[in-house]
Amino acid sequence: MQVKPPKTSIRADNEAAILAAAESVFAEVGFKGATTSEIARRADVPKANLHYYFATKEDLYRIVLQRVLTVWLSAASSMDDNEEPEVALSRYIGMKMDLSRTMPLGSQIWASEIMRGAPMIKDFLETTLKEWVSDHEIVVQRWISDGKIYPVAPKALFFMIWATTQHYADFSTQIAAMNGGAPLSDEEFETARLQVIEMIVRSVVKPPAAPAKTL
Amino acid sequence: MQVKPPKTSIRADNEAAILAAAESVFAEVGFKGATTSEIARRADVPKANLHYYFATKEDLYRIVLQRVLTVWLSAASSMDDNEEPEVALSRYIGMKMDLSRTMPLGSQIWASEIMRGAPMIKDFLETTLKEWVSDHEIVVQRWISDGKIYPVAPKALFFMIWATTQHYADFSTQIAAMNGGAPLSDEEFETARLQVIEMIVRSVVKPPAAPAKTL
DNA sequence: GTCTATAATCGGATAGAC
DNA sequence: GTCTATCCGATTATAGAC
Repeated sequence: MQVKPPKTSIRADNEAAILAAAESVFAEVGFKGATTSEIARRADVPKANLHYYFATKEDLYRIVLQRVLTVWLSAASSMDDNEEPEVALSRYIGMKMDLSRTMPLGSQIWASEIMRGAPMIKDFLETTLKEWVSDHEIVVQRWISDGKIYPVAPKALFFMIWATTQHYADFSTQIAAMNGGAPLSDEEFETARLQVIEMIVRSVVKPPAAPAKTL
Repeated sequence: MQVKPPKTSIRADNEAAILAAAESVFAEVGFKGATTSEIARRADVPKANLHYYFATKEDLYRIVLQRVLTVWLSAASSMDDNEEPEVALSRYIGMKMDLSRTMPLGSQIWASEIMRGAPMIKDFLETTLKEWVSDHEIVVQRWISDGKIYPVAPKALFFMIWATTQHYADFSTQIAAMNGGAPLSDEEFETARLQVIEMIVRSVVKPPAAPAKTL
């Protein structure tokens, strides 16, 4: 008994092409704006054929969304609470910037889903995401108590991190327009990545106490 | 000869209702996802009737978009280059936070438009917005030369400001979920507003030189 | 298992009634 | 000037062919 039967090459290829096409269409125009015809066109499969592999547009969307949530979770776990705030924050922010670079479509789909009221991930937001926030608020509070960072509202910090890092994915069109019309090169992105880390870290982490000049 | 003939009350009321409904629908599902039927439904006018007041869906969208751009410009001009960086930045960030609070739909429509590749505001981005950025990069560079702020890439700073402030509009659903399911109250928002200003200012503005303990 | 012809519905827009 | 019946193309989905 084979739990995971090997898919035919045709099926595997078609499903992969459809999922990739779906990701790009959903990222551009959201769930409501997407049409199965456009997805099929980009996947280069006959329009009606798509429904053989994925019964409904909603099924397709759910699968694409699920992958986004999975990726989010992997990044979320990269924030190591046992490190010093500067290290933990730098790693997490850097990881989120990497995600915006390598998987911008996922970020855009997330944004679209939130803007329409998050009908399909409401539960994820209220459970998994909420718990991550609650858990890490405690960490930030401890950093504050230990005098390592300024007294800030933890949520405001998380929102700033999410907003700024995801901006490089969600608003890449606007960023390109500010960059003379071309998307950021690898070098330009790396500079931005370091800048974002540096600014956000400085926004909360106290500088090391300056050694008294005399004593 | 009357340049601006007074609109009948019926026309004025219907147009206003349709525009308000259009704004909310476009904010939720973007241009592509919006349907004239849904807009008409929310405006409480017969579906096909909408087309009497606004010829096409695109016309309606352009008008709504235009208002968003106008508001953006008014906020943009609130950054006074002659002030000290802390004052200028605080005012601009505060103004952007106010906009996110009072006109969240406009922010969401902007985000949607950017995510689909900005077909209708490409020109605005490449001219007006690009010029604002170029002009203000010079200001930030001067602040750096004057030793008032840390050496940061000006664009990275602008993006952080836009991203963080607009996050409170674009991701209000997610923020509400983190807030126990309820949107931020006026008090909670005011706290967030102050936190955002404080963090972003600290991310770039150098603290006043500490007076030497002894000398 | 894979794919296509076609049904059923919804969408944007208009011609013409009031 | 205001509004409605209606057209036509687009869209989702399926029944059934290969």
